[in-house]
Amino acid sequence: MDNLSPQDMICFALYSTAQAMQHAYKPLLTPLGLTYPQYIVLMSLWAEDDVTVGQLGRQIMLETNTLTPLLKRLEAKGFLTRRRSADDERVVRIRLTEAGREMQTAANTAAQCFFAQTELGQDQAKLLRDQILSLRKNLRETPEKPA
Amino acid sequence: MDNLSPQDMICFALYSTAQAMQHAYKPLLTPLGLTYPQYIVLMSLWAEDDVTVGQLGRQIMLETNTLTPLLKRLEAKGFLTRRRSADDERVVRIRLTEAGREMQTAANTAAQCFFAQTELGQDQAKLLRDQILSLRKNLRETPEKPA
DNA sequence: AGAAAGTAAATCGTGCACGATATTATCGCA
DNA sequence: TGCGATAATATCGTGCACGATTTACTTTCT
Repeated sequence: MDNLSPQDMICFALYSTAQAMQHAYKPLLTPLGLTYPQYIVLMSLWAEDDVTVGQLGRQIMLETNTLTPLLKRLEAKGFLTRRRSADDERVVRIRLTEAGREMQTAANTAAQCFFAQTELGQDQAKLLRDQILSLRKNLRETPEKPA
Repeated sequence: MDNLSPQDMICFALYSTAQAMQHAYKPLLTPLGLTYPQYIVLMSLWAEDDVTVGQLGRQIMLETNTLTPLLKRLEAKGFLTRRRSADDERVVRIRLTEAGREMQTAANTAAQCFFAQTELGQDQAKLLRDQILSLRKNLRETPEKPA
């Protein structure tokens, strides 16, 4: 009776739709020389530049062991700089280069065209986003076990 | 004005929530010796057993180059068998072993406990799932370009 | 029948994602 | 002052995920 297919499960819906989103972005990002996770990192930096690796990781919920190599690749492409802070040699500060800042325009333009293609209206998209974020909040709180 | 943070974007909401779901499942799956993608593959096989690699890939939207090594790992753990079809030597048929079928009970039990912890009601979860699937459908249709 | 086209799966290389551990620097405190 | 604890980042190993290519087999079309 509970012979559910993956299609019935919300976990698979999330998994496959996140994947589909990434596929949808690919033709926009590849010409810009970016991967999807790299684009997300840049989005975060466009909102707040000159942050440490840890701060960035908290923003986009990735560990430093994921970010370090990714940031090195973005540095190699000339989109940002990684420099040890002078007052605390433990932290590495990430700063956008001019090229990194210029990507925002190109990426935003691409993303807007992209969203124009989907049938999701602005309000509807925001509603769905907030429901998804509320699920995320819920998921990140459950790990605590009662005493 | 359009200095959006990742938190404002539906693409990031999906990305981070899918990740959060995977983290939430981890403590349930690790004791069973499964990764999250492996669990999804098994879910698909519990719904329909004895399928080809290609059919499985269509079900869960993964390419054969992702599935082949994953299936080899599941085979090594004794959850399924991979055998070339007799009538068409190109296709490989995937069949659950008894151990693979037995995992369903354990996994379902774990998943039910898990969902009991989230505050999402049955109906609410189905609604959200359908909205996410509708977005996925939308995303997978846009790639076509007009003539 | 036999070559060309097509199909299914596998292989290879790159880039995430993360647990576990290592490295380096700072802080707290006797 | 100097030593243990803490903190920030990096390194390493495993497992996805996929584009591009390869291999093996089947179908199609002369």
